[in-house]
Amino acid sequence: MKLTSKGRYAITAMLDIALNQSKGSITLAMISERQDISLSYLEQIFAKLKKYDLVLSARGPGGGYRLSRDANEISVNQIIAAVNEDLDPRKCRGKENCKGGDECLSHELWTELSIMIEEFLDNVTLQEVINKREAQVKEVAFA
Amino acid sequence: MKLTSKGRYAITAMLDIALNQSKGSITLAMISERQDISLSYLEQIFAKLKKYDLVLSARGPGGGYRLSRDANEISVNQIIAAVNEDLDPRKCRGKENCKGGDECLSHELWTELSIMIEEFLDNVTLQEVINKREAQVKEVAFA
DNA sequence: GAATTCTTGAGTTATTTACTGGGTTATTAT
DNA sequence: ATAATAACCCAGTAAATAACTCAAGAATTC
Repeated sequence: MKLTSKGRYAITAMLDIALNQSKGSITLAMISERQDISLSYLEQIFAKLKKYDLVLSARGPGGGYRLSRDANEISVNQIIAAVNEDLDPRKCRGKENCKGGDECLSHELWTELSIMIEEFLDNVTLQEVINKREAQVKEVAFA
Repeated sequence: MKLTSKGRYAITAMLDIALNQSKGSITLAMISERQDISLSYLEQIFAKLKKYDLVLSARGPGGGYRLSRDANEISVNQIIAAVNEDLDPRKCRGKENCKGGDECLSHELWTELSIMIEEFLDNVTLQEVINKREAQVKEVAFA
């Protein structure tokens, strides 16, 4: 489990599409300008998002990206997992001091925590993030 | 919100202390050996953990570190916040394209998600991580 | 066939991570 | 006192990664 600004960019970009795709396909150029993320970096990120079937792409004029499914069917964890994609789960990567005994215990515990976080983020969809914010805006409006 | 291997090291080290402090103070040398983290890096990390009152220290022979309070009073989020400590919450850092309109919306949404994650991690204590793993071991034993 | 847009990949820079090694100060035990 | 232990401190550096740049190509639309 890892959460860096790369993941933040990916989620921000996906939220941007979710909010704007009623107008049609969203180009990376649009996202780049709206979210102030370099176009080439977005290209790298979207290569992975596509690989993991989180977005659909169309080339040419009128083309761009769309969410592959509804915003409440895409979890935050899926996005993070896609852009990280480093298959680091070498829990105890053969270090000599990691022979399954007490020394290894905290490694296991980290894995435990990592799973807890992933489970949590698996249950947070793009739509929920959007809804939560709308709810707050209403609260303020009626306060 | 950020979650990198630095935070993982910090949490692993804190879990190591939680599991072993019944035997007395834990030296960084012990943690370094058990968890395979360089001593000097641990020093940097523990300087911050101490600054945020998550650990107590004692010098000299028999000295070392202890948790400043019970393991169920220390949340994972507190540890991560301590070692990151970069006060990055400049939500919309004066970029010209971020003037509170639609362009800024996804930034706000990211902040929303960030808060959700932090709330979650604030409710996960070291003790809970330890307990969860013990519960699993029992499950396997009785299966 | 010209413009648009994704796609691909190699290469560069900046930042952060993680470590190394030098020391000092406080504490304990002999 | 002296020596050993361990936290503390700090400057530097190597390695990794993040973030970006540049450049060319391939699919699509008009």
